[in-house]
Order: sequence, then structure tokens, then C-alpha cells
Amino acid sequence: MRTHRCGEVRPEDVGRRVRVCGWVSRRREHGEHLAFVDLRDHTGLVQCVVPGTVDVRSEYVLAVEGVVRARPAGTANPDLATGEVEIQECTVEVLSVAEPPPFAVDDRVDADEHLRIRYRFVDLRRPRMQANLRLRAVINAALRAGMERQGFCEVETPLLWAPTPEGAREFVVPSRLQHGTCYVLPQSPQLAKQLLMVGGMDRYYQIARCLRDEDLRADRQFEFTQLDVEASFVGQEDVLRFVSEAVLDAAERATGTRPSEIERLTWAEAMDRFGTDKPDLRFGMELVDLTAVFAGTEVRALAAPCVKGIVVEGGGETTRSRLDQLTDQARQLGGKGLAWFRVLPTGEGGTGLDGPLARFLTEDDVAGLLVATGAAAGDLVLVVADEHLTVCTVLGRLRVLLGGRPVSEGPYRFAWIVDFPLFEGIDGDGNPVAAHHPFTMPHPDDLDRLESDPTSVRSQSYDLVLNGWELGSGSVRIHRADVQSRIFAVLGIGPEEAESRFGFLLGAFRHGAPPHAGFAVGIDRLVAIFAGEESIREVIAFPKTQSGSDPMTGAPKPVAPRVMADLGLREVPAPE
RNA sequence: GGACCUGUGGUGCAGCCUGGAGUGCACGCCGGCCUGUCAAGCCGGAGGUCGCGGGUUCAAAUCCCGUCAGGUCCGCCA
Repeated sequence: MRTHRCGEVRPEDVGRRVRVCGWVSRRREHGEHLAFVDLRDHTGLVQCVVPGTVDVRSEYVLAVEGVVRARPAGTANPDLATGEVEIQECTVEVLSVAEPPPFAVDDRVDADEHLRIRYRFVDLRRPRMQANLRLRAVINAALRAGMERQGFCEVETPLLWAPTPEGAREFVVPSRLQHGTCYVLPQSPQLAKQLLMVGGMDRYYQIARCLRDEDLRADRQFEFTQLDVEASFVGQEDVLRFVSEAVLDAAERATGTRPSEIERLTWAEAMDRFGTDKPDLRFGMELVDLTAVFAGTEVRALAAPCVKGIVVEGGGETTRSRLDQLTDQARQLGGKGLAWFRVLPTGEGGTGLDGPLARFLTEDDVAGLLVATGAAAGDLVLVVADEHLTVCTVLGRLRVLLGGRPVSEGPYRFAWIVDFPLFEGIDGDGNPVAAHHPFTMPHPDDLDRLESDPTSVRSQSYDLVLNGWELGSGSVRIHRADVQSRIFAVLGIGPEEAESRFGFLLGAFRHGAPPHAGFAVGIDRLVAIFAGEESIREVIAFPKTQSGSDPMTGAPKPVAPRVMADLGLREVPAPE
């Protein structure tokens, strides 16, 4: 049907008879004798010279046959890859007519996202979306190649799975053959891949769709895609190496440069320095410990087990209303408040600090704060005093709020976060909550504190972070029944409950479970960052809106009464 | 469950704060002119439930309340 793609016609083709197919991007008429038609396909544009009498309009689908000629002197278009040539003596075949598009098929005009998703089939013709989806394919291929090269075997796992009430809310699929029972769509292939290890697959990977019925965000859709990985007879170091290899391959293919080795921080260090377990390493503004400075302070607002601060360089001009706003935000994040100090030029009377608490500080306080933070005249210092974790998380948020940059902006700063705590917080029944999942292996050095001091126990789990986004997480799994029983006991899950929830997994483990460990990388986020996008919707062909609907298909929709009956379902009024 | 932002011809915006005739800009669309344009140009034209409902007012795109949709975020996401 065609000899060339539109964007690939070149001066070497001059004199050749060619046939190209594509969409009418633009038409420039010069009377009945002459019109220029820019024909577009996924490779780009080519100019076709046609008689002015040919009736073609925007987005018509054409096959154009003609002869490639150099453009007349002075009429080349340096902005086009095909700008030195054009197709002349054209015969035009209209393959499809088209209504005027609902918005311009053009990267220079940014249409409303709702419209773009409703008419996604038109939106996808834009170079931006073409580039994003093709980059995604390149990254998928690189990840696959990286895993294959390391001896991993791709295995598909079921989408119809059993409910495992734990973690994210699951999408439920009613059974037609057994009324009153349901499958669920997997939040991830977590349990399936562990069973593959018991099954001797040794090294498994999959580019797997995961489904979670949780609220949507710029970096979260109901359905998302992970590079899912699991390997037997390996430990944490092996997994980090496998995944680093594949991800750095993908980064290299996407950006043309291979990032240097991925640096590593412990969870404790990340929290201490950046106030988050997904630190953005592209900028400083690290948290500074001021606990010692204010150890004996008389200022009640600063008397706390932990005091830390961040310096906003040049932030001295921040308005009072903005500072009040930040204080409110600090409270919403769980802090008692926010102390702020403007650093004044030295020598101008008093303390050198300005702010509501400044006049209560001693000279030693001021000197200590300035030395510890290194703040200079014109800077703003934000201080939070509270429990250690609260101080860190509040300042961590403020740090990103005040110093953060768009996630996709270079440079790309990967980080491994290791040594996560095994448990985070305490649930309503007074039991610790698993930070990762209940099959995560505790750190061997901490195993003897599992019962006596559970919240101090580290786990063998690890996250991959890029520019402040969590790209993925993984862990070494528990393969020994005795350790697993102890974990369940600490979590307050009795043997019977464990059996009913995870029986098939625990049963499998009784048949010979190899030590194993794994990881999963969020591909949507990885692609978005390399595509220069702030939302994963831009790298998904057919995304949903924040309320979970699809303006193109109208999903979710009611189903016919017959379908409901087949499934044994009846709609009931929503509870008040 | 909550906070904030947005909603105006097909598209993107301005108008809203400070109420006074659906007013404006750019693109697109339709028709005409035009033989070297390239986001072509020139002339003419069509196209509106100012998201929806209610309230205040002599008068509402504009102010108030509610609601719907989209977005950003908090909660949520083992």
C-alpha cells in the first residue's frame, strides 16, 4: 500500500515514484492550480503538491502517489526532516473522510485533558503521544532484554485470583458458575511469583498488569504495569544487582546515557536527612539536627525530643501570609507548628534573627542555630520540634514543597533505600503493622528482638527511588515456617486466620520452598519520568480520570439485568 | 471522607475581584480570492443553555448556596 513512510522521504529519493499514506495535517491552498498538503504518519510530515481542486480536509486519510522532487530553491523548510523535498505530480486517493477534529492534532496546542481522553484515538496521533508510547515500548524491550540476559524466564500469572484481605482494596469479579463467590484481580502477582519459586522456576520476571481499587493520582491509576521479578537462592544484594542492571539498561536506551551506579541510603538515613523514604536527591536543603542546640532551651515551642530545621536559601523575603500558610501545612502534616526565622544581616542590632520566637532565643541559641544550619543573611530557617519521626516527615514535606522541582526534570537521581523497618506503627488492636507485607524476612541481626522490641526490627526490604518518586519495592521473603509463624504471631494473626488467608501459600511452602527474593518496578512512572511527563496518564494509551471513569468508553457503566441475574447479583440501595 | 484550582461558540484564552445588551483576542470551521506555501495570506460568514440548579438584585458569565465534571493534593495505596 505504501513505499515510504511520510517522515522518511529524503533527498536520496528524488526522482523516485513513491506512495505514502497518512492523515492530512494541514492544507495550504493557492487557487485552483496549486495546494500543499502536509501528510502525517507516526514518522512525521511530508509535503505533497496537489491541484487546488482536490477536496481533502483535516484528518482525511489519504494515499498519495507521486514523484519525489527537490523543492525549488529557497523554499526548503529546515524545520522538517523531509523539508528539502516534496512529492509532486500527485494522484490522491481518499481512503477515509473525517470530521473536523475536536482539538488540534498538534503538540503546540494543549487541549483539555478530559477531551483528549474522550477522543484518545485522535490525541494519540500527536507527536507527543506517539513518542511517549514508543518510548514505553523501547523501555519494555530493554527491561525484557535485561532480564533475559540475566537468566530470567517470563511467566504469565492469572488475572482471576483469590481474595487475600490485606493491603490495597481489590477489584472484585463475581463468579457466574458459583453464585455468591468472587475472584479478585491481583494487586500484584506477589503470591503467584512466590509459588513459581516453590515450583522451581528459579528466576521469574513478567511485565505484569496490577490492579488496585484505590483513589487515583497523577502517579496512580487503577491499572498499572510493573516489571515483576523473583529469584531463588539469592539474597538482597543479588536482587539489587539484577534490577539495577535492567533499569540502567532501560535508562540508557531512553536517554542515551547510562547513569552511574545507583547510590544507596538506609531508610534511617533517608528519613534523617530528607524526611522521607523517597528522597529527591537532585537538590540539597537537607534536614539539619538542632536537638543539641536547643537541648536546654526555655522556649517551650522548641523543647522536644527532636528539633530539626531546613534552610531556604534567599527565603528571607517570604511573606508573612505564606509563612502562616506553611505553618498550617505543618500542622496538617501532624506537627505542632512551625518556627521560622529570617536571618538578618549581622551587626544590625540584636540577634541576627527575625521571627515570632526570635526574641526568646539566647545568644547561644542563635549562634548554635546559625552554625549548625550554615544559614546566611537573607535566608529563611524553618524549625520543627516534636517526636523524631514527626519532625522528619513534616520538614521532608516542606523541603519538597519549597525546593522541589518537576519529577521529570533532569538529572536522573536513582537511589536504593534499604533496611526499612519491618513494622510501621501499631494498629487499633495494638499489633504492629507490616510495613511491606507479612512475608518479608527480618534483618538477621534483629531477629532476636522480634518479640521483645518489634518496631526496632529492620527488614530485608528495599525501595528504588527516582527524583522523589517511588519506582518500586521488594524484599527477601520468608521461606521458613518457624520464622513465618513468629511474624504472624507478632502481627496478631493466629494460625487459623493465617491458614484461611494465605493457606495455599503456606501449604506450598511445606512442600519445599527455596530461599527467594524479589522486586517490582513501576513501569508507568519510569516511562513518565524519561518521557518528561509529570503524570503517568501521558504514557498510558487509554487512561482513566481521577474519579475512575473513562470518558471514551463511558466505563464504568450499568450492566443489563440479564447479566446481573447470570451472576446472581441484585442492585441494592446505597446505605445512608 | 476532606482541602484547593478550573468550567465562557468546535479549540485555547480574556472578561468575574468592582453586577449593567453574549463583549473581545487567537486558532479552527464554512464560502470566496490567490501558482511556492509551510501554524500560508487576504475578504466575507456561521457558530453561545457563560457546566447545571437555586438564591440575592430593577438587572447575574460576574455576588451567595448547592450540585456535576476535570485537575492537584491529604486520607487511602500490605
